[in-house]
Amino acid sequence: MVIAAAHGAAERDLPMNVRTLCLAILNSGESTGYEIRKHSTEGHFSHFVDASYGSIYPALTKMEQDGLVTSREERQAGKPSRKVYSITDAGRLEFLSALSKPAQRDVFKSEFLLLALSAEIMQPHILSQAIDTQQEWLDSELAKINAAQDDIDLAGAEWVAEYARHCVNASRSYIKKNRHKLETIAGQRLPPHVIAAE
Amino acid sequence: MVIAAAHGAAERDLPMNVRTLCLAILNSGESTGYEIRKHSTEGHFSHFVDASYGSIYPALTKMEQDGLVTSREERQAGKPSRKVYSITDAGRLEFLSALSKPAQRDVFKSEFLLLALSAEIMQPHILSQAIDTQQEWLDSELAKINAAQDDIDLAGAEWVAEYARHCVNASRSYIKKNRHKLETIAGQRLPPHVIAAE
DNA sequence: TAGGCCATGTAACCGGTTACATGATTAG
DNA sequence: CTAATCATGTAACCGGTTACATGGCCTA
Repeated sequence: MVIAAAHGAAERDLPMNVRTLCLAILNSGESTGYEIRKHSTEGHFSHFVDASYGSIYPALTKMEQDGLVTSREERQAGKPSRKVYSITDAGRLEFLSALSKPAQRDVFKSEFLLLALSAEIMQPHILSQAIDTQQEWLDSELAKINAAQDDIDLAGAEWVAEYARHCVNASRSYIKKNRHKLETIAGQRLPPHVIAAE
Repeated sequence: MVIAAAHGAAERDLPMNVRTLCLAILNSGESTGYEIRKHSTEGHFSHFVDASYGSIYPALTKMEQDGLVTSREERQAGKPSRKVYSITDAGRLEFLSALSKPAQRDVFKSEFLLLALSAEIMQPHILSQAIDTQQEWLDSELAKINAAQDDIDLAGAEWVAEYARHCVNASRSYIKKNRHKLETIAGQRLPPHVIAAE
């Protein structure tokens, strides 16, 4: 027995998918598919879901049919025309309802931590290199956060940026202070073939 | 023109997939499919890739064919038999090679941050509730990290646990100290329909 | 003149998940 | 008596990605 499937489609959807991401971005201002993808891989919206052209463009088309967004074509001299999308009241409401249902837990995935966990079978120089790379990457993230400030029209942006800064810094300082402990562990239990090859 | 596809399958695979996850877990000791899934959703290996039965069991079967793992059946009184997998030298080597190639960047996805970013359109009580939930969840994560200590036979485990503790604490303390700023923002720009409904 | 950026869009693919089948034992 | 836990495994599905098609402009 079906209980509730009254208002159109997209009712059983998980809160966070490409649709919601698009709504979130459009809620902060007009945008094109191209720009949405940029926002979602770099910048302020890169910590919500991954999205590539192959998912964004179809999602926008679908949402326009559903009345959640509208679009207008903008011709540009010398560049391809852009299709600028805006969120509608219905879209804003849908977005709000997605935000209001119980959120999924944060996801944190790190290959670097797997490396660290398995340090004992790693060759020391490879581990050290990986730590260097991780450090550099964290530095660049920090730079990105600082740079991206103020270019978005949402009151929560500053709070989020500060949060990100805090977390990245914590990670950074821990690695800096404790990398030597990890490096001590490296190579203590190399697999036989690797030893033979050295 | 195909350049390099010489040595069997699984050559173009991304470093982190279910296969590598299984190898990582088996590298720290024998295990069954059932246990691998537990490790990968809770405990020490929950920050690398997601994996469910539907991906783990086929992966193990395939890896046994490829000689990366071996299995032995263990009958138990009163419980279903378990198929205990062990990693082989070939498996250890494959794992090491996966670890040695350039790692993918860490992934951090947070619905909570999207909420925070969009605080201005949220009803204050819903936002506050979401913050409470997030706090509770972080507390439980911390408890989990502290509890799970010492039950894994890898030298890197302690380092990783301490790292996790650091990061979660940073996140926790920031939210605690600054939640009131977010809560001030909430509701400043409610969508029209929501206002009408109140 | 090669490569990168702008810009939209589609089709094939794929690595996973969900849901199911099966069944005994133990804890509430 | 019910629900959870142990334990293995399969098939259908799906939300995304990758790669491609297209093409003009700008920079090194």
